[in-house]
Amino acid sequence: MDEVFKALADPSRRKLLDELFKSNGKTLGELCEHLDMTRQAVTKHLVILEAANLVATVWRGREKLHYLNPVPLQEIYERWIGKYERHRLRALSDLKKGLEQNKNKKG
Amino acid sequence: MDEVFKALADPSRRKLLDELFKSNGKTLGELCEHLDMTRQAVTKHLVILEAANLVATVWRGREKLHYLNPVPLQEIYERWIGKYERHRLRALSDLKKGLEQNKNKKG
DNA sequence: TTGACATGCAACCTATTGGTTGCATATTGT
DNA sequence: ACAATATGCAACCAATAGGTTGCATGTCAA
Repeated sequence: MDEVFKALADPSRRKLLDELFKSNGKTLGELCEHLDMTRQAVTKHLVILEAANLVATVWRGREKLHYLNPVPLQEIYERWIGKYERHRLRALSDLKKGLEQNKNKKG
Repeated sequence: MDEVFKALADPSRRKLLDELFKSNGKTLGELCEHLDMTRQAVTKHLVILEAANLVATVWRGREKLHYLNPVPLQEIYERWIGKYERHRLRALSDLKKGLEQNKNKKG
């Protein structure tokens, strides 16, 4: 869970996921083409994405193919984002109430 | 968008959001009670959450009340997580296909 | 077999992050 | 008015993150 959030925090890593979304099963070399950094830097990002289980890899000869795994994103939504969303309207009404309460205390 | 992801990357900040989820409108002092760090550290986290628009604040006298704003989380889901989720099954089937393809190439 | 290709591993550097301490400011209650 | 309370601001510090360069390893193709 923690690793997934951390993996998503970096824009380059999100871009990598976007690349894989566009065309799954890319090699490291192919993924490098779209990022303005060295191959080694991209490798590091991919390692983090793998650790978060957001990317699965398969060796084919000397090439490493990268596949997007959206399951952890689903879990983030269900366990975390959904939790707040469900009460979105209530939270906003609380905020409004708080603002009015403040107004009253002041005035 | 970027700021939201960054804000969510830290476990202490997620814990703060959890606190506000449990009971909205807490003061800084109240939020500090549950975190094992100095008040100033908590303030820094809250500043980041505010910058990401995940927390809205209201002054009531000398107290600062903090309110959870789940809207950016909704946006993350819609613009980003949902994008992958929608094609979750397809992506998994691609992964499977990739594995089989590899198996064939090897054998 | 051998050279080119695709990737891995490790040391290193700099910027950022998460935390601290110390002091300043503003509000409250007596 | 004044002491206590609630918070802000800034300097500082250690750990981590994101990037680099250099070299090693393993696979393909002629």
